Amino acid sequence: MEPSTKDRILSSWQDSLHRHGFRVTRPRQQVMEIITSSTTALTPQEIYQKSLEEEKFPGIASIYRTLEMLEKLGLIQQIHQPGGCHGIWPTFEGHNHYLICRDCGQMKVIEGNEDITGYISRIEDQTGYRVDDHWLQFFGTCSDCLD
Amino acid sequence: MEPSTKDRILSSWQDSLHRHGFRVTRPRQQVMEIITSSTTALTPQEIYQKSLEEEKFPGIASIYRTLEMLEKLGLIQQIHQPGGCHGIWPTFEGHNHYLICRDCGQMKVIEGNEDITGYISRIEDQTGYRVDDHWLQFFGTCSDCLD
DNA sequence: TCCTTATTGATAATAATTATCATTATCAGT
DNA sequence: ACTGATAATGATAATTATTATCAATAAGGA
Ligand SMILES: [Zn+2]
Ligand SMILES: [Zn+2]
Ligand SMILES: [Zn+2]
Ligand SMILES: [Zn+2]
Repeated sequence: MEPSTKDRILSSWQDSLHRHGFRVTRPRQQVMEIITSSTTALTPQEIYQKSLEEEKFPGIASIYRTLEMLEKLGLIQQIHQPGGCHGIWPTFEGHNHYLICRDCGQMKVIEGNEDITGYISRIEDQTGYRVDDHWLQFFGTCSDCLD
Repeated sequence: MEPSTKDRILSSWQDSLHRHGFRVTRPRQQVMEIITSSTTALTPQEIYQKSLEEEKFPGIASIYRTLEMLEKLGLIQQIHQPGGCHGIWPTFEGHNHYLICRDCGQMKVIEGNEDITGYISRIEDQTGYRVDDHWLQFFGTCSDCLD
């Protein structure tokens, strides 16, 4: 039985915690488990609500502390969306784009390998700005919600 | 003396309020003036702080109420950025992209006329999603901050 | 297993947003 | 221009989200 994608992420996150001298505690494991199990970007409050379903659950302060730590380690990021802003989502290698279902919030990560260098240099010429990063997010309806 | 872009926006906003049966009051005018004068996307609190510089200023509740109304009318929108999320920015005709200076927050609106339909249909094929909208935002340094 | 101390939970403090309601001021109709 | 109906305001209370505090707990190296 080979490890799932989620298990691989979780164990790499634990490694990262250890490497940086952070202890792997139960509350932290619970938060990491919830984040990596979710198909939608969750708010701190949503993560807390989900944790309440478990026999023993973290205090709300530990949720925030864990999220702060994970973000500093670069393991998670904030995803922005129309309406309910600021959902938590794992960070993956490289430059990515995001696809979000308006109905259920389900997210997909898309490798950002499109070539928009031409568009960017045109923008730089027009505006005098130097562009060093971009966000590209798509909104629509997922296959589950299309039916 | 012909009207400036800002004046044109302001008068179209007032028309919209009248058309929808909203009264054009002093607090609302102050908020609209601050939003249309700004080169950066402002938070409700920032708008309130700016309003304090005026002789007579709106209560904080009126700031929030005015923003809610303007958003419902489709005259403003929330712009998201890394770090301090949720700035207010006027909505313009058509589909636009945004260019934001990391240092000073100065924003530029870019007409979203580049063609990414090919990219979008590839995404739809890969994921089964139906894509109906996207956000494209560029981050970098403006010419003022480059020096 | 023991010890050090990072981390937690509980709770207080702060900050942001929304709700309440008596008073004020817009503006349609004279 | 004046008047009246009522939408909107300001002041403030209530709610919600986030951060800070600190004694008690538990992770993990020795
Ligand atoms: Zn956002
Ligand atoms: Zn969906
Ligand atoms: Zn990209
Ligand atoms: Zn700048």
